[in-house]
Amino acid sequence: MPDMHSRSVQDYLKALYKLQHNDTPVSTSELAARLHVAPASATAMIKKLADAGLVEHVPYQGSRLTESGRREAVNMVRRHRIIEQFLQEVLHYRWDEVDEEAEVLEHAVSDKMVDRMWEVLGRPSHDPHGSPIPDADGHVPHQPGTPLSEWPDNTPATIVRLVERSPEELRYFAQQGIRPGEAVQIVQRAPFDGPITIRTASGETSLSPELAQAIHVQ
Amino acid sequence: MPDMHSRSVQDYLKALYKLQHNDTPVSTSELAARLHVAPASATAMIKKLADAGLVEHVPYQGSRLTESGRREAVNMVRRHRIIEQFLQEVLHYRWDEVDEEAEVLEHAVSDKMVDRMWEVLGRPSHDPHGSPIPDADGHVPHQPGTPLSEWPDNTPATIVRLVERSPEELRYFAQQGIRPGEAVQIVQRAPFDGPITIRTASGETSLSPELAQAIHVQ
DNA sequence: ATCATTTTTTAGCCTTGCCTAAATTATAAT
DNA sequence: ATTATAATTTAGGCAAGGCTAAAAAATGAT
Ligand SMILES: [Mn+2]
Ligand SMILES: [Mn+2]
Ligand SMILES: [Mn+2]
Ligand SMILES: [Mn+2]
Repeated sequence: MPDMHSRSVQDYLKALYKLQHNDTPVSTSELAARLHVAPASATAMIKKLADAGLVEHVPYQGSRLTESGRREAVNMVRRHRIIEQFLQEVLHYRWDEVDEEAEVLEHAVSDKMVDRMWEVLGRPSHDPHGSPIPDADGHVPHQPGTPLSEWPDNTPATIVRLVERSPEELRYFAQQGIRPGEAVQIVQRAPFDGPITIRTASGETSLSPELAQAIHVQ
Repeated sequence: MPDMHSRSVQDYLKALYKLQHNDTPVSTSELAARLHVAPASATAMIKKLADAGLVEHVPYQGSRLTESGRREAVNMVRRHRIIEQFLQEVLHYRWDEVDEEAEVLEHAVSDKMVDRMWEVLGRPSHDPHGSPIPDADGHVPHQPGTPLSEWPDNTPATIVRLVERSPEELRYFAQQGIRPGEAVQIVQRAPFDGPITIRTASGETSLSPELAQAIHVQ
């Protein structure tokens, strides 16, 4: 299984994997938006991925990863998270800085180097954002936790994970004292899917439900 | 100083820097050979580098780096050597394994990451092959040492550096017990630039003068 | 059922960096 | 001083991975 796919191919596979939460196919425009690419560019790439047997594509309907595509996507997620953990633990990066660097390095480091990092770290099971590190054989550990947007009001909770999104959002979380391990509580919830106000150790903040979805608690 | 040059550009600059030992311009074919590309490809790239003000090129004569080109080349050498040292010290690579990984990573890691690696290593001055690590401001420390090919016969010496070449050659050196810090001595020298026989702690070997030039002693 | 809007695909173009084959220039040998 | 050889450049192509503009299909609203 020669994983010698290009950086672009690897990023497309990872994006498809993350967008395919339910099991409905991923739309071309979602994918394009995620990767900051024109829809036409995504269409062209999807065709190549389909030819390579990495996705199944029904024109005008959407795309889903094949088993082989999923395997490579999960492997990229594994690499990404191990690198993030390494950057934090060994090179003293902050958890809101690791993603940017890992986004590049995940395509550059060898399998050997990923293994060494994992060993040096003591075989970690989670990355700095609380996301689980998949096994080398493609198994993704189940992650307990509920999106904060679905948590009952005025009920104490602990942040277990911040689902990866943009670096800006992560920096905003960091700034607001929102980080894995921290205690939170929903103080107020505006009607009609309005902003959710939460209290953490460092004060109160209002978040859009969209954003509150990225905070997983328990 | 936006160093956002492509991987290819960076590798061409580094190659030019290493080939330009004396001060005669570097020939296009030398450069092409070093980078395993066709001469025509090197010509095309040289033209782009010249347009970007990184080299001066006289058609049919050769190329030499401008000051700005030299600066970027030296910076790439710095990155390469810091990464090599990091791979050896932190990830337990052997010194004959580090080059291959560093050749890729040097283009992928951020300046921040290079700085962190250098700090975590305790600001090292040399890489695993005994080559000096240039300063961040482009100054290259002078390296004492003489090519073994020019060392007097039957005179004990210590290896201070193995000048970087192919991974295969480095692995051969490792296998023959030739490594920085080791004692060597020329036992015999065949006439007409013939093979040089040397003795190390682990036995005797014959090397071409070409290869013996890569071993710097003192 | 028809029309308007949105989504997706197609068509055509661009840049980077490589290639081979053919010209051109420099160098070496008569 | 030619002439042969070697080095270098030019010409013409190719694959990846982007882009915009135009066509086509799906979706939603009268
Ligand atoms: Mn990436
Ligand atoms: Mn993460
Ligand atoms: Mn390189
Ligand atoms: Mn080295």
